[in-house]
Amino acid sequence: MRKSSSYAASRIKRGAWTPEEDRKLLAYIQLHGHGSWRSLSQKAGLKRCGKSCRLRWRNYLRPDIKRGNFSLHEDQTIIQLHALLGNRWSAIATHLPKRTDNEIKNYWNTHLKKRLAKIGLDPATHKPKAAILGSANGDPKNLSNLSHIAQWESARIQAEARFVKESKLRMHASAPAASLSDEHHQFAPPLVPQCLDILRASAWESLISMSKSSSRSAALIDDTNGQGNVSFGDHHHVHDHGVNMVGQDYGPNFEDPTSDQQLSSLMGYDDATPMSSVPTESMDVYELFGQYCGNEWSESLAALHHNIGSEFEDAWNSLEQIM
DNA sequence: AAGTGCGGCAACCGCAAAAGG
DNA sequence: ACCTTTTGCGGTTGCCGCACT
Repeated sequence: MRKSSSYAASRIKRGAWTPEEDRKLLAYIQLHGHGSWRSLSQKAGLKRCGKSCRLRWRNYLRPDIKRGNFSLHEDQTIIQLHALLGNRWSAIATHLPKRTDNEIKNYWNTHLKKRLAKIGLDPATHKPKAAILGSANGDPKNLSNLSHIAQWESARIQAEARFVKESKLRMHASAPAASLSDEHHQFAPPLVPQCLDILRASAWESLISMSKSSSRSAALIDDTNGQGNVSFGDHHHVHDHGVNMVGQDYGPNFEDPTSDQQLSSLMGYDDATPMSSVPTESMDVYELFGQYCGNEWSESLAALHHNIGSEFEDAWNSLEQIM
């Protein structure tokens, strides 16, 4: 933010940092550490408030910051963690080494949010927009959606509580106390989000109950595109505007030579694994789900599978057996 | 070339929690 | 136990630069 003009008369400088200020701050911290940010400002010969110095250091000057393009894997991580944690940017940042919460927040707001919207997912809930909008009226299918959203939310809250508890325990267990290391703390090796287990388990419960209730009304669900054969390998092609799962827009009638690989990566398969080697069981589940519940649900299933990853194969297989 | 609109992002604001006295 | 100061966090602002007309 560049508000310096309105604070020109003030003793405290605001607005964009100059290279000279950066150099002073960096030199001081390298020599003395930051200590109290308020006193640092004066000692370093800066006319900035301590808060501004801290922010500058934290978001820009630290040596262990990676800037620039986010990788596909980072995209995936942010999307998954945002589905789990919401706008808890600092928590999300602990899983992305060398990325700041501010950068992740900006990246989400300017890129990822739009990508999700583009492929028809509500960025706030990570669910198909149709399902969210549908909950406004009272038909049974939409009430069912609402129920599943509530289950998701409940699972999310439980997972979050467990996540926070576990993180605190880990912090406590490993705990160096130097002041400078506090800033580095969030760049420790990423914690495995074990709370995903809870979320996954709950998600599968939801899926199973959803599949049971939806199959009864399968005959009523029309097949609007007349195809009905949504499969694992091409479900990302159902979007009209050539947007793949990571939101890259290839324009109308696109042919994206890498999207299968990107998709498999996002779905949790190894990058080197070609789509042809994706287990046929997965295709069967999508196909069956599409057949029983309609393509809309099949797409939801694909999105859900995308969100929770593919490691939970046992549940995946049991879902197939149920169907 | 000049004007306009818009997206990206650095930096600020305000609040809450934690730490210190 | 209470008050003050410091730190952390998420939301928001507004300048810069680019694309478009």
